[in-house]
Amino acid sequence: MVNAGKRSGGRPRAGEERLNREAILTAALRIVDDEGIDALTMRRLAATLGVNPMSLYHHLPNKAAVLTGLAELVFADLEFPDPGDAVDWQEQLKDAARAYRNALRAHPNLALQVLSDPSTVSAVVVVTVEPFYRALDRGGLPARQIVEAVNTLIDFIHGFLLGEVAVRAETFDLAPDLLSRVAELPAGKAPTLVRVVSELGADGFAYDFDSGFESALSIFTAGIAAGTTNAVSSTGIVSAATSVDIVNQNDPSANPA
Amino acid sequence: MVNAGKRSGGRPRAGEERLNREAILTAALRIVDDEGIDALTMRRLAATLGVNPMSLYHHLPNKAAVLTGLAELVFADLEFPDPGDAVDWQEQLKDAARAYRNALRAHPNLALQVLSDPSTVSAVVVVTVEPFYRALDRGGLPARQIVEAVNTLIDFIHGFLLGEVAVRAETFDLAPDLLSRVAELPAGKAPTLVRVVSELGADGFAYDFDSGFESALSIFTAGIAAGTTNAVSSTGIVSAATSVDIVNQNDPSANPA
DNA sequence: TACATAACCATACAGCGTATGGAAAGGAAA
DNA sequence: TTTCCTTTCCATACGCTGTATGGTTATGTA
Repeated sequence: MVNAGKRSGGRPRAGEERLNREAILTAALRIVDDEGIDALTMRRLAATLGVNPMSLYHHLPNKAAVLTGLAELVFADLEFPDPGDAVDWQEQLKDAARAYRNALRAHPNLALQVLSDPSTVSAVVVVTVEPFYRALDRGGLPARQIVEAVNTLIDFIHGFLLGEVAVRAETFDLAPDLLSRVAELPAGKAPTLVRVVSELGADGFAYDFDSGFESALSIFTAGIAAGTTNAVSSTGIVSAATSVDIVNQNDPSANPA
Repeated sequence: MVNAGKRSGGRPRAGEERLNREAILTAALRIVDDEGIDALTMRRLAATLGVNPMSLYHHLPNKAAVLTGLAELVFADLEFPDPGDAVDWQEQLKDAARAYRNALRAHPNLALQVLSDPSTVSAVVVVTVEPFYRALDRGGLPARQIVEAVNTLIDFIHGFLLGEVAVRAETFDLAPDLLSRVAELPAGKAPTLVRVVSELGADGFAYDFDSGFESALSIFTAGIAAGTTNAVSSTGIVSAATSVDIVNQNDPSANPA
């Protein structure tokens, strides 16, 4: 009766171990990607691995460790293509921002988890910001301004993604929602907002994440360049030369889901 | 035996109703403020109201409604002081940003909830952005650029707050965590980051939320002003005059908890 | 006076994370 | 070879969650 083909307990034979940290995290990532973060429960995870829920706790101390482990897994071997010195430092900065945004979008169901846990964020940021630093260093900014500019840009990307992934996850239609809310506003409460919206029309106001992101990047590079001008106060040319490309973002061409 | 002082069921007498939506939300807000969002459970909420858990469901359809109700409650009658035309439009924009940040910080335990629910965010944003629009309108920006700039600034504030409230809530010490992570980086993996950090030293790198926020605002105003210059291409003075104040942020003076 | 409705309570269910403890195989030491 | 600790798994169980269901009683309206 005992050991009849299928064992029910005890240590597995050498080489027959069914679990390890990586296998668990891989399975967890699959669940999160496929069905969302709420679908990830210890019981569900164990079931997909064909294992008792409590077995997981021999490889990871608790569920929180699974979640931070997932963030590590996703960002561990993230590589940014170095655009080199071929392009403008401002374009290099924009590329870093685009790459960071895309990295966070690769697993949208995990994004909120990553963004709301400070320990996870700092881990992700550290392995990720070098391209930002390199671009700004090339731009000639002093150390303190580099840090401030990078923090600002990273924070913006986090906030942007917060909206982007949340909206996508719930297939929430932002533009009509905003428009109807604006329409319901008490008269005279927000005259400028109302006027701007009516000036643009519903179509003009419709939100496109890609072009919104690009507009933001232009504001950043212009702002950072302007700061450089005044701080260094000797290379005024930089600002003047680089704030040109800020106008090129008026046509919304890309379209996300 | 029946109705002996304390009744155990049935509809209460007129004027003796113990619950209504507002009372529930007020109690819920108190719990969230005092003990954090995780402490808010339907049972706990009912207990503080001296009521059976199921009674809550006569006033709010489910727990999610309690949470979005809380966000409404907090932002419903939020008023921004209008700085009027006394100050610079850039200073006016900064004031709007500071006020928005403070409004979200007033209930830090609620911030993550607010920021991660798109429906809640759009409700909050609509009743909140008028000062931003007004400032940029005074700055002479065309409608489309106003929308883009406001979106960018709001997204930044959201991302900034995500870090700020998370770090505060967990009394997580960000600076040493980042420093140790940088120290543990494989040699040569992030040379610029390492160099910048060592140039600033641990003290210089230490993160202060207030001065970080102000630095960011300066980058924004400079970037927006630069954009205006090129777009309007007739009032170049604006950009030149206003990018002066970007250097004034080098002394960290404010100190948060 | 009848009746639908509203406001409360009691019970119960499925699901959650995980503490506790037991069984069996592996590896090291005797 | 025997002993014994350690590792990896399983079974059970506890306290917690949100909420479905349905009962009881007072209210407002017809």
